Amino acid sequence: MTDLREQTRFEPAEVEPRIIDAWLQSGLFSPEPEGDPSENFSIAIPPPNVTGALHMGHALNGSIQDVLIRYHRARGKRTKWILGTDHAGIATQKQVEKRLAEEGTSRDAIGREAFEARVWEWREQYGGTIVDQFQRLGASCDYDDERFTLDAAYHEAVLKVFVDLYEKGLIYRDHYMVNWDPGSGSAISDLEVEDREVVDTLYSVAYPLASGEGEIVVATVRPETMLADTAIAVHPDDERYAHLVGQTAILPLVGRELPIVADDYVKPEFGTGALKITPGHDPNDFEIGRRHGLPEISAIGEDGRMTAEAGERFAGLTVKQAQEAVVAALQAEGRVRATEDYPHTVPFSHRSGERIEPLISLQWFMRMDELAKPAIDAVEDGRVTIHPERWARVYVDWMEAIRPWCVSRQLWWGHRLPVWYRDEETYVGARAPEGEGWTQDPDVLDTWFSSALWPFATLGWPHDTPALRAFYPTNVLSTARDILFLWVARMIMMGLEFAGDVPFDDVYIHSVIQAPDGRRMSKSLGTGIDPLEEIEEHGADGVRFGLLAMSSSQDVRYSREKVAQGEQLANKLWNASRLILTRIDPDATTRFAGGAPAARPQAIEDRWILSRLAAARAEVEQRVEAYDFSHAALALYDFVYGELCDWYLELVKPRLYEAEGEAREALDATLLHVLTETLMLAHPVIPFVTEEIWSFVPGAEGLLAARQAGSLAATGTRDAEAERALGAAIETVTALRGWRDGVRAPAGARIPARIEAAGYEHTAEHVARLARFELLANGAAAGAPVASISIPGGTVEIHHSDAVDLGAAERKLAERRATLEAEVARCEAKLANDGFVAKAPPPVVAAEREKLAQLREELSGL
RNA sequence: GGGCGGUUAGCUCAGCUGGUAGAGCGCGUGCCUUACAAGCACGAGGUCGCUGGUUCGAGACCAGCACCGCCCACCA
Repeated sequence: MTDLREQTRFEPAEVEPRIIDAWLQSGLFSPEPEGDPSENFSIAIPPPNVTGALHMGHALNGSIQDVLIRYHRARGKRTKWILGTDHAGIATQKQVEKRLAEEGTSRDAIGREAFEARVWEWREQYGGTIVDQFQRLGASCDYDDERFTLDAAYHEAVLKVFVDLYEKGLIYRDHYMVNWDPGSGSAISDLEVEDREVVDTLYSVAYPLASGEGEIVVATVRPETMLADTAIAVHPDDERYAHLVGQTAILPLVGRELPIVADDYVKPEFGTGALKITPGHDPNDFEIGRRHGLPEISAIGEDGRMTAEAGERFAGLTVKQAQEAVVAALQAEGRVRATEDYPHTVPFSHRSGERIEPLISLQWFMRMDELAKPAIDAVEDGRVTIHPERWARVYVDWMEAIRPWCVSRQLWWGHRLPVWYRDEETYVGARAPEGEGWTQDPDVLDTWFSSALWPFATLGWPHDTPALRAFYPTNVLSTARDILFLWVARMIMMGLEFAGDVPFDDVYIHSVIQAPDGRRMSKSLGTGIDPLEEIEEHGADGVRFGLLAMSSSQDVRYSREKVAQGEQLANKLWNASRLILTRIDPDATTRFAGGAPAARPQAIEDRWILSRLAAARAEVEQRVEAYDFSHAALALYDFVYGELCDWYLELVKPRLYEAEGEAREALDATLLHVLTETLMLAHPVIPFVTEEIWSFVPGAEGLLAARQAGSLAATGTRDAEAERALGAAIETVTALRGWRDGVRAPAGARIPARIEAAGYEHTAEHVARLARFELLANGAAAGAPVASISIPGGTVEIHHSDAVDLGAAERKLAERRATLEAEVARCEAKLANDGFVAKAPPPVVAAEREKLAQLREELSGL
């Protein structure tokens, strides 16, 4: 106990590592795969990139998921928080390539096999970083059963899905327009492209007509792509060009004849109303080209250089060089009619940050429409519930317009396509085909392809494992909205298609935490705040509480104040516990086996705190279940600060210091009961300080994290009478303190007073002590009171004392009178309004009348 | 171009189905009261973005406007 007496401040840095060890060694986080989802509770963590380090988003999401896990664990569920990391194709490959570059070599130089070995090596060395960081947060993941999206078993699942989808005809290979990312040297999906504003030059270029009579002027920001033009398009209703449709123009520099076609896509009002068509390098032109059966020419290669098709003059040049050369050549021929700065948005790679080069490439695609249908139904019929609800609409809208997904990536790190070629043959299967001469497709799958299987591939699918039976479907998927399409939607589609059920019942979309100045938190902007540094400074409990308290249904700015608030809460609870634990009778404590004796309320305040505890518990439970973590955390704070510490502990202090015998035992039992229940209530949010306090609770056995909460009924129900009596006492104390302060009474002075009100039988002594008044005995005459203070149920009469500055008291009285008169006037005006009396609901009118009566009574009392 | 959020105290945010506003931090004043001075008590501080409308009554409902942010989208 000496520790407790001296440790006036909770020390997270000293406590947290010990607690983490105790939790990990308990095996509490690693449930046996038993039972079924109805009796279990599971969450699959959004697998962080192996290359990752804990950022604020992880910290928030980790806190949220851990609250859910600990909450349900305490309610008797077998809980599993499925942990693992994502192999993150591009990100990881880049990390290792960077290292190779530092060593003066490259992946091409060492070859594919050696490169893959290097990545695995890298992963061995650094891949555990983020997992360790989740432990620092206190996240109760199943660390003994960690997954990696490239594990052999996981790979099996990926191959099976690919092959099945191929056999169902949903996966196919095609020459199609893709987003080529020159930065990673790979195609990427539509979802990995982001639009950015740039200022390009818009060139107006004149193409002569083949007839030799006149020309047609087109506008373009990418003159170099003209080398691959195969047509010119105008709007069918555009009278200026109607006579030209069907004719041909001559492509400058190249000499190719371009048919002039009519297509609705063309906006007559834009530029000249004539559009050059480059099916090989523009997604729109590609569509138009296919509509009109135009040839597709690739003038830009996957290496970012002009191909032979661009013509001898330009082949081999980079795109930028080619643009300059083409413009120069056009100018030399006098073809450029105009140039202007043209701001517009163009696609960039989300991964590499480089400008996307749209080009036609031979890739593997996945048709999504068939899979989307049941996934839309699942959300619309409520098998999957998205919170907040508005995201369901966003999800459905996107799913209804879903397009094929380019799943092949020209990388080395990832799940290599289970596809083999021999001459004109293609073989798709989990194992290499029999026979000689087959070569495997060098591409790997989009990382999100494997992530889409996460909730069931981690549990052993495609095998029928106990883990799968116990924990699938998972209960909740918590994530930020940025991967709603990229990941969440695809998990629902894959889960329904392959695991036979939705992957989770609820999706919770949490806030994005912005920098305190409202900008995005990002490393490159220097706006990031490192959660680990915050944990070091404020403790994991403080950070968890702060993140939960600041979270919301919308984006929020990072609030250091909320973290500080959490830190204070942990400290407050620590000190309140010290008060209790150092004051209870040490001899009696041996009787508290199990650490949570039933409450034995004796005084009204005992009944009150039990009632308030029940209320707080109901509030927190309801908030957690509604994914309203902010209000859950703040309700907890309000209970601990505003009720337990500010009032209850102050109210019991006299007994705490003095009670003996039977009264002592009853009080100690009640205190330990309240403390234990409070620790249980707070534990999901601030697990470290509560676990640490628990270790000092006499009779406490095992870990708090392993303890199950009693039912609400057993914990107690509301006690209306106690709440009324104490509520009135609290109001009275507050009113009296305010009055004292107003008359500048010295803090230590005890002022004589008499309570002239009903309902204070059990609280009068408390009121007097907490407000520092001396209660006059009934009938003891003390002359006329110097002041009268309105309290619930009556008044308090203040009698003369040297401590009271009568002048100040008089001013205070005048102020109060003025306030009352104003309020009476307001009330009277309202009640004089016929409309109000006639149309407002009767209870509202009655309440107003009651209020007026009270105000008048108080006023007359003054 | 379409859609979704937001605009409330100096700062960051709460305010459910409409009955004249709350928290934390900050600020002011007073207290070393035997759990906590990184504490306690008390207090000051908002015409709830603007304009209309509905209503007896609007921060809350409706319409329009103005900013700020995000998502989706094929205008060269």
